[in-house]
Amino acid sequence: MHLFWEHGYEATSLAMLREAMGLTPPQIYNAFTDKETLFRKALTRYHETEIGFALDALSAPVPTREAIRRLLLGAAEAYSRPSKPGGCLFVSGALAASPQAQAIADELKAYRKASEAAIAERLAKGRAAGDLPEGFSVEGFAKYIAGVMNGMSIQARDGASVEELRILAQTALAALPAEEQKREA
Amino acid sequence: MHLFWEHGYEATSLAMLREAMGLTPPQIYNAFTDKETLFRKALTRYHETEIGFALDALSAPVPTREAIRRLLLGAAEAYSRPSKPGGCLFVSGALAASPQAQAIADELKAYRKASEAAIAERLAKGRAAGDLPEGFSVEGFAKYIAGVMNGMSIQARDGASVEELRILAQTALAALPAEEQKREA
DNA sequence: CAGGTTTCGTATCGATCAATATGGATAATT
DNA sequence: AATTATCCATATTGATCGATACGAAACCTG
Repeated sequence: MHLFWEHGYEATSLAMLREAMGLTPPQIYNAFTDKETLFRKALTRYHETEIGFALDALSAPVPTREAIRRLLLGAAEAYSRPSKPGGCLFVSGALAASPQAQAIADELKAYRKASEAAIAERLAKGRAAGDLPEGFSVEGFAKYIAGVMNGMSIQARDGASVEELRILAQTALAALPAEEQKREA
Repeated sequence: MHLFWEHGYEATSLAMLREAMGLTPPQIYNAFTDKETLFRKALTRYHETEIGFALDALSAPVPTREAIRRLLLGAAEAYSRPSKPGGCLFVSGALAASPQAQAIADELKAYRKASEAAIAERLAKGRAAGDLPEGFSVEGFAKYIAGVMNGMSIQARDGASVEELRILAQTALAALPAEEQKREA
């Protein structure tokens, strides 16, 4: 998973995986069928072990703005762990791919779209609860938040520290309408 | 250039380039030395022909907030031209690379860093001119703006339309301190 | 303890990569 | 017009890709 995370799907060779796992080629193919299946296994593992902060943030019983704040700050921390490759596997895994790997690129795109949809769902819940003003565009802000997270992933890959990403996250938060909207009315 | 933009450095094979340019292998090597040199030529060409909006926005004699607004809206348009690959070549070219292509990945990272530095320079000029409040962090906001643009590049690659990117850009703009700061004082 | 079977590592497969050598066609010169 | 020189497309090179076939070693059974 770390190799795919660091180098992406296509640039990670079986020789690298073999050495990292200490396995012989037949052992790999017995265990994972082929490279594509192995990558998909790495994707689900990544989703289960590294992305918990997002589900936690979006499902926590807190006001909408606080949920988004936790989401962005969680990403700042998750994308810059010193012991892990920088950024997000869903972004780094196959942003650009050869025609043969289009299926992999599409799958990663689906993961990213699902993340955006989850954000939109949380924002919609917030609007229903009155956390957000009238003219608030759920889809527009979801695309903004997802975009900021993708951008943080690239900044992390370029060496941004957790403090720098936290500042970025808090700056991005300023674009959200103020929390007091409900009380002001 | 379009092939590298679409598929990235490593996933673009010489066979694809050969067919696209209608050249035979020796013609390519006579003209461009090798694949890496060809890619670097594509990078400079991209910089000269596709990224003008950024230099224009940052050098225009307008208030700081307007300059950033032009930068983000220019990116929204440049990243989603229907006749071009989505996003920015500096992001898609080699976000994740094999160890052999590390030099290429580093060069693209340098381009991204240079973009961020150009934004920081413009913000510093704005602070000197009084466009921005006292506690304003030039580096922090530059990293935010650069991150948002990188995120827009990924959203564009995932199919976002120019309208959606424009909304994202305007949302991102809301995080900037208000322009009236100077007059209020 | 011997025979048969299963398992597992090495060596290799065809395909494709980036890059180049070679042979034929064209053009220039005598 | 004959010959030489130049150029250029095809065919090929070594290396590496993902994936697999073969041979040896270990283990269980009789």
